[in-house]
Amino acid sequence: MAQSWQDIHKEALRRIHSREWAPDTLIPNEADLAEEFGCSRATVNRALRALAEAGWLERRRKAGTRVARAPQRRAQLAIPLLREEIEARGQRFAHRILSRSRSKMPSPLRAALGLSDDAPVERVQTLYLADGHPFALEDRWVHLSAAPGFETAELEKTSPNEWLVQHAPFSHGTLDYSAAPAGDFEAEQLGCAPGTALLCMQRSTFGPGDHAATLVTTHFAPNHRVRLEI
Amino acid sequence: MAQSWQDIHKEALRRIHSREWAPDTLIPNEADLAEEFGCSRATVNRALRALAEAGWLERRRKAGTRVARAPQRRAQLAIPLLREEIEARGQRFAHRILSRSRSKMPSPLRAALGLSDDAPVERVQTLYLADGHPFALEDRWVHLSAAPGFETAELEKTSPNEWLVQHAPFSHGTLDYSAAPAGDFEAEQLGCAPGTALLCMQRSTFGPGDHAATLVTTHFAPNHRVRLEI
DNA sequence: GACTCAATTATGTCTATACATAAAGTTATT
DNA sequence: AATAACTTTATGTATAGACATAATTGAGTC
Repeated sequence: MAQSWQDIHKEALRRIHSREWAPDTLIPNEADLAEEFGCSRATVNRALRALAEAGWLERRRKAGTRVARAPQRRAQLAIPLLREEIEARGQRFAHRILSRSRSKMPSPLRAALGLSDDAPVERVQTLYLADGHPFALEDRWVHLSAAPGFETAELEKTSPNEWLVQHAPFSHGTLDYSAAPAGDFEAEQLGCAPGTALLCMQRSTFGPGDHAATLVTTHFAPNHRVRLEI
Repeated sequence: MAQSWQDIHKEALRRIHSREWAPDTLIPNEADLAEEFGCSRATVNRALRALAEAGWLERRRKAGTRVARAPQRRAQLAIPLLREEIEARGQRFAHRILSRSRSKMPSPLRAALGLSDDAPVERVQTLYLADGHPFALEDRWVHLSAAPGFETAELEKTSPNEWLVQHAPFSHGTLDYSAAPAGDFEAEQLGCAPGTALLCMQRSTFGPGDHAATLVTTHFAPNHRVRLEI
């Protein structure tokens, strides 16, 4: 026999695609499959677990394993580090700090992050350039107690985007994409007409202890696309 | 002792967050960690493998395991089934077929999917409604040999979106998001002014054998957002 | 029928052991 | 020096066996 878990993974996926194992029906249990494939139960387990993580199967103790009704495929997006995104296109990366201040955060934003009134917050606006052309405009609020050292960081050398990834790894957060018309400021900085449809990304990240780290709004230059792999 | 792989997973993540294990440095090997935690190497392996899959660690045979320099966090998007997205908001789902024809596919699109000239293709335009209000406008091209039975499917009952998920599960594809101004047709159907910034999703899916299944362009009503979890 | 409690069962996980494999390091050969 | 061949090493994977755990099933009771 000599089966590897990847062989079993492949064969199981084939049966799902060919509807030999139909959606919403139970498949044989691990012990039976192990016997059929001539391998140990652990090997079958490894293969089926991978399929469950990918959304093809649903598994529950005692209840058994069934093919997902509508396979909840998950698209994956590698979180964009702007420098890498630009350099991957073979373009030259650069950034320009437009403003940096310890200003007061508007209440609605503060509430969204669950920050108290007196939480020390710094705001940084940055323009990112690809081959000298505007690529994205970033408006970032950083909660200073979650990112010690940020206040004195030399952001002209290391962009805020990179500084934070390297110094304040976060554990979870959300990413929202929407479309928005360019305001006067965005139009001026990105070099487009006011009202142009721009892809807008809003991202909030939290550190280990559920305390907010940053809130970022990024407007991309016109015609930008985000690609997710399925 | 009595460690489970989840305990080790948690402890390793703590060391990464606390920089006890610094970015871009090697961590002890599995055998040593197994001894430290008082468990078997397989258990350590399970924990470290999970961390590697999540992007925190990079592992290579013989070279060992190192903490990722810039943890490539991956955001996950549960692929949107429009009905579920609308009903999850507590709104009533409905759809209206606007047009359906076996028209010829423009060459640029056909080339993008790698389809031959005479490949049988059907085009369906659908408007999706939430509580009677326009929610999204879908323009879909379906490669008929990849979706047998689609031609005769009663799309008034089951929306194209759902029909295809249930009858032609795909194995991989891409998802592109961008911002686009509403054209006259989109404006009319979605009930907004021409030129309004709309979030636009373009999705191509492929079946098991690399042959294209569908190409979908969806314009969402104004102010729509897509949320990804990190 | 409605409820409680125990028996059953499929998945989840841990262990010890073994061998496979990739890649780095070392030595021998040209 | 460059190259080839061997050794070493850390991860990758397979196995049999055991026990843990969640959830269904069914028996017994009210």
